[in-house]
Amino acid sequence: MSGSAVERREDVMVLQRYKLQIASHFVAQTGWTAEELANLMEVPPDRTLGDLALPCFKLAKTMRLAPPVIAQALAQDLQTCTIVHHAEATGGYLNVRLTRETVTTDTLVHLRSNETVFQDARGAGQTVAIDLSSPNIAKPFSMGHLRSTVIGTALANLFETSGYKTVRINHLGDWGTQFGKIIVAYRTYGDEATVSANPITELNRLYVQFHEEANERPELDDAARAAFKRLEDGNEEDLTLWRYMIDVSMKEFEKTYRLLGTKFDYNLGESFYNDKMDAVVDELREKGLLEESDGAEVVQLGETMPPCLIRRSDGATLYPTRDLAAALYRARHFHADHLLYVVGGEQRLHFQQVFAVLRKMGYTFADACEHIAFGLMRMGGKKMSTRKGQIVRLQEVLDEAITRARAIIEEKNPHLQNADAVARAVGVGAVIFNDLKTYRLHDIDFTMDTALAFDGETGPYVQYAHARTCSILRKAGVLQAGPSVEGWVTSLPNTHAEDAVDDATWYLTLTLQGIEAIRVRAIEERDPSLVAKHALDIAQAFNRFYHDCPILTSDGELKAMRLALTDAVRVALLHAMTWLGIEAPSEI
RNA sequence: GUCUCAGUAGCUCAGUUGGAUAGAGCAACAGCCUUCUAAGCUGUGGGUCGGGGGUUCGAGUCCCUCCUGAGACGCCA
Repeated sequence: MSGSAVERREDVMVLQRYKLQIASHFVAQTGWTAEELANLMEVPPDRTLGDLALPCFKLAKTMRLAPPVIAQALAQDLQTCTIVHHAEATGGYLNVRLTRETVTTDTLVHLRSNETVFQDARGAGQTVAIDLSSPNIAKPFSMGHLRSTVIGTALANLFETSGYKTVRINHLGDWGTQFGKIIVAYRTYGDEATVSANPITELNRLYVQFHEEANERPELDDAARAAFKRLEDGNEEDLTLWRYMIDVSMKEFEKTYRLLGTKFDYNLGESFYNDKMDAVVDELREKGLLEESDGAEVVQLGETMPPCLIRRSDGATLYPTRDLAAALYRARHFHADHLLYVVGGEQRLHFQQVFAVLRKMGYTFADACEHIAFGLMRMGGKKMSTRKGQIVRLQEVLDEAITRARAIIEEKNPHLQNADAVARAVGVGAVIFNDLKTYRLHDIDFTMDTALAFDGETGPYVQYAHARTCSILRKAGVLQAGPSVEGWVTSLPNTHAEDAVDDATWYLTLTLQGIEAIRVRAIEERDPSLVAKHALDIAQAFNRFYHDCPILTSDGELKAMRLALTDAVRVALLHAMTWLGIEAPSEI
């Protein structure tokens, strides 16, 4: 497949072994170490050139020979290498074709061993606290919050594959001046009956209306600030209204989370830190970091950053104050070694300031804090804004996705068992995958038809490929449930029959074994989109293999090899989808 | 204005430490279901990698500069 990981030249772990093995033949002649040579090696842009290549330009400098001459000479060194089928010089490149049968068998055995492919122990003993989702109380759960939810969940899942303990924290927006605004709006033009009939919609409408009116009457903003101050001071009447808002919001959020399959270890809203902020302010003062400025209290951060506001001139706390308290709590209470904040990129400066303040306070864990930023979800090129009422509700999108998936099942697979459950898995999977496949930092311009596409590079495409593997294995009588080692087809071919490994089989094998490196890289770069893209590559390579190579009607060792490969695909896709938080039905 | 991020096919996007002729998907068009699920496969067309300099054997990738877009920039979160 031309878009496969093979052509993307991923540095894959099984291939790394082969690189080293090949490179070891060149050490004597070049004077370079095998590691240095292996690092130079790459996958040729055009697969017809070979499976691996060594560009000889850098060698030319130390060997003082022309690159084509070096390539020619090195080709001779590979005559005795068992994993090399053919080697030839093309210009300054040495192109190597691997022995397909040997490598395919090796790869299947390696994947089946499952020692490091789908899990490892790099993070054993370490805890990573992840701040994710964090929707705002009294506002609809929008497509914008989906990003934080699915990226955070995927990262948590991936970290766990490396043995990290994760703490998933939903940092709910349940505190702040916005509640002053809603309280003022509710008291001014709200109506209890209307609100209780449709709480979030109505509360959000009040919020939008407040902003419209505050443009004309700025004194409303003062009233809102005063209302929030009353809340902070413990006014029981306002607190009752506030608790009501949390209650109705959480009920609606939980419905969405159930659909998405999102789980948290803790729902800790910003208000949770109310009684922990005085200590932070005191500590800042004791450490001599707090300064008065225009009636407010701030921490100066030098030339490169604006000061961080700690307390408003009326004494009320601010967002940074709560995040400081939260960070200290996470470091102390959860013993977090890494603190990840999956929050939109527009808050970059805010987190830089909070981390800088922690550093000035002398906390070394400040260096373990990371803002995992992501791009905006836009609509029609414009930023979604709750205040302007310009948002897409996630629930609407999910409902539409499920409806469309159900219609397609009705059309293509009318006798499917559990059709409703599968429609949910596919519809929701499409929405989640669409979000995760895009590079984190890129903005997404939301359109319903793109988010709900079921063809091409989509979640359903991957789910479909997975269901196909299950279907074949089921018919062969070897399908096992789950991603366990026991699930693997046990009989691997042990002969190296010529032409057993055709192009489709070979490219599938190469793509498949890349999943190990992708998983590790996705964790290192905190980028789930790598996994999503690689799942597409595997699915694509498998679909080609499926088309070109009959499996059930083949015989003997060829059939065994194809079944083993099919099962390896099944397990790899199942893992990848599980990491991404997407269901993998065995039949769709 | 300052800072940050981005600019690759009509649209949405891939392109690891600089490597060979820049790739997918969607949309369009043309093929493939008596054969393991056609949510699939194959093929065709489609490009000054925003512009211009520079670094070097080699730049979509690194540096500088300009243009464009988005975001942030003290009492919202």
